[in-house]
Amino acid sequence: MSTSPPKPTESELEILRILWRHGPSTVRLVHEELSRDKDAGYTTTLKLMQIMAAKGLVSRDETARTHIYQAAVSEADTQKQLLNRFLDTAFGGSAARLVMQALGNHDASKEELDEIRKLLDQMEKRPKP
Amino acid sequence: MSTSPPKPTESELEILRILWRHGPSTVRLVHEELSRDKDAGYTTTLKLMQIMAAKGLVSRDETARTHIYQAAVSEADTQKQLLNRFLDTAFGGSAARLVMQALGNHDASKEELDEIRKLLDQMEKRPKP
DNA sequence: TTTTGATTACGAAATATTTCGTAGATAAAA
DNA sequence: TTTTATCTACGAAATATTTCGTAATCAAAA
Repeated sequence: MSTSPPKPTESELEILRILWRHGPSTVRLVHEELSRDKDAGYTTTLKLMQIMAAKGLVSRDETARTHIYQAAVSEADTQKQLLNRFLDTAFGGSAARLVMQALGNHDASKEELDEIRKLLDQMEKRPKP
Repeated sequence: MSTSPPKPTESELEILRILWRHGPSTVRLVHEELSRDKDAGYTTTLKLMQIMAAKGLVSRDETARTHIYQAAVSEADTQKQLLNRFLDTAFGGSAARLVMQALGNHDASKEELDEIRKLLDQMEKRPKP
């Protein structure tokens, strides 16, 4: 296969998150979602999405005049890639320390905690495939 | 107090990690540590550290000709700040999902897993104030 | 003393990222 | 048909980040 798309920048990631949540979308929709938090012009969003298309982070259907964009990278893969990098630069590679920091700083529901326990159990039973 | 130092960039974070690990250090030492992974010139490291001093990320002792730099932000606080941001942009704020992704991708020792279990138990007993 | 080596200061180039204005095309409304 | 609104393309400005060369200074070595 050809080279995989590069790491998304922070702005690009915001757009990816919207595409993951909404599925194939127009620039207009993405821009309106984005506008909830940020305030930038429409053409700024457009340009970013065009750049993302050039990088291979998104694909687009140009059949109709109004193009439809969709994520070309999976949420899980991207999160994995970003997490690995973040883990190295911010936590020196220690997943346990990151996990503890994350759990310590945020309230998690009982359900979430149980889910995590279940995962811990599974990991001990069948360590990494 | 005055405004707190801004979020460190990725390069700055690499330097902070060295300072956290080694304590007060010269530019020379930091640069040599940095050179294990990267290859950039000495003055590049120097300039970065000067910028960090201007931003308040590090402080320095200028008594001697060779200045001694030390981190002016704590490891825990910085990790917390970066994690919160990362959590929002990459995981939409779901700590549980991040934790699961982190645990899923990395081998953790039994000791680490037990530590995390202990933490989960504590969290349920006395939920975050 | 003179030379050599290491250091800081600093400006500026190189690169990466984000933002926006303008032009041209198409479709919808009047 | 004419006007108005919406869209894409694209260049370029604005900003942020990283890199480096050069000059000045000081201290140690010769």
